[in-house]
Amino acid sequence: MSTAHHRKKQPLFVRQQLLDVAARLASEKGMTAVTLDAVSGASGVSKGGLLHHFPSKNMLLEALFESLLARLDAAIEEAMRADPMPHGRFTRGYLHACLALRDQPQGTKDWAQVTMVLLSEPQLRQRWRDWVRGRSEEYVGTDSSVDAAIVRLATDGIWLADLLGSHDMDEGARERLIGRLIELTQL
Amino acid sequence: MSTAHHRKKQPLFVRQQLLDVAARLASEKGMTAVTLDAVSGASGVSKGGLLHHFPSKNMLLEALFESLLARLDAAIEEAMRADPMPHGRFTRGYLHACLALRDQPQGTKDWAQVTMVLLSEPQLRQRWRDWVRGRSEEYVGTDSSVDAAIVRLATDGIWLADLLGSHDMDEGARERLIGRLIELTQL
DNA sequence: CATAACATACCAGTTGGACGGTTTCGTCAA
DNA sequence: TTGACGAAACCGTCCAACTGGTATGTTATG
Repeated sequence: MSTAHHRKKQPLFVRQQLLDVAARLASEKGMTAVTLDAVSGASGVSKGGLLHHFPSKNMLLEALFESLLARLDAAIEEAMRADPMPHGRFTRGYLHACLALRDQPQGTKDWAQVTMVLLSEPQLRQRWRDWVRGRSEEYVGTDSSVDAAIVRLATDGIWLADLLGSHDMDEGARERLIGRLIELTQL
Repeated sequence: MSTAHHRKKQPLFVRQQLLDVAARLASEKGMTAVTLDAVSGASGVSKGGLLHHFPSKNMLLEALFESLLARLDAAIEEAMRADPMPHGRFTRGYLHACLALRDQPQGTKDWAQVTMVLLSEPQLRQRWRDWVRGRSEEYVGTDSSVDAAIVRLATDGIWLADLLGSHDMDEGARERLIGRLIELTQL
């Protein structure tokens, strides 16, 4: 009835925007703030439109998590392409990808927080386990050393500390730490 | 009217039970499942009773988080008492406390998951930062080395991996890792 | 008997989601 | 080139269940 229908249709754009808004809400106000009304309202899309793209709230969350995993995969793959040494390559890719996602200027700091929030949902945790398992099987030939496991563990620790703002350390110490971690992947 | 009022009054027990139920709900079904109705229902206490102990939902969550921090503090302090060497004592205490909380048989595996869920709420994240800051100031004399920071970071990584079930490694590798971490705190 | 420890009843707002409508778009026959 | 047509991309409304919270009880306990 109103002019609302008359705007151009851009399904992919709208879909992405819905995911972005959901991510922003999750990182800024926590899981309890991610409601269908809030998401649809903040993105200028009706709830009907939202439920057209994502048939249920769970589907929305899963899609959001999936997009984050895809972004992580892409970042890892990019880092791995620039790495000539096969041994420990995936672990270095994982490390660099996590660090890069933090250092991106435009609010991709949200990325970590959204991941955190989503990981707190038990249903999505299984998806994460599957991802890790799949990766560790995929790179069992080059990245199954104890040291590599330690580096990946430490990467998670850095990721967690970054997002919580705890364990603040100066850049010098950070540089030395990262250098040491990379060294460990090469042993 | 019913016999509900006739049962014995045991405020501390009821209060603790409410916290336990909230923790269980959070770890099993995520933050969105922690509602006043769900908590009061699952603990056999009326919603009025719940709101008598915790005047608001936020107060309940804060109290829950506070109790977790208290438990962590206690575990650290206990570990530190058994440690004769001052240098790096807090960091070792932190490491041992996190490991001990994991190895406790009765569902204290929940502990990590609840912490995770609570940490995903932005309001409580600040409380965590304060805790870390307070601790790092308190032990600036004995635990401010770069290596100590690294160990605490790695501890967080282990904690995260344990709770997510990712990065699974055998006991041998784990033992070696922990040994190395302890060694680092002593340098 | 005063107060803390509960319970019961109720409320206004919000929740996820079902539903039926309207508009645009790709496509394919004429 | 057109234009009909089905599907996809939206919109707006309604609803039952649930949400956090209030107000007012009732009972046990010091």
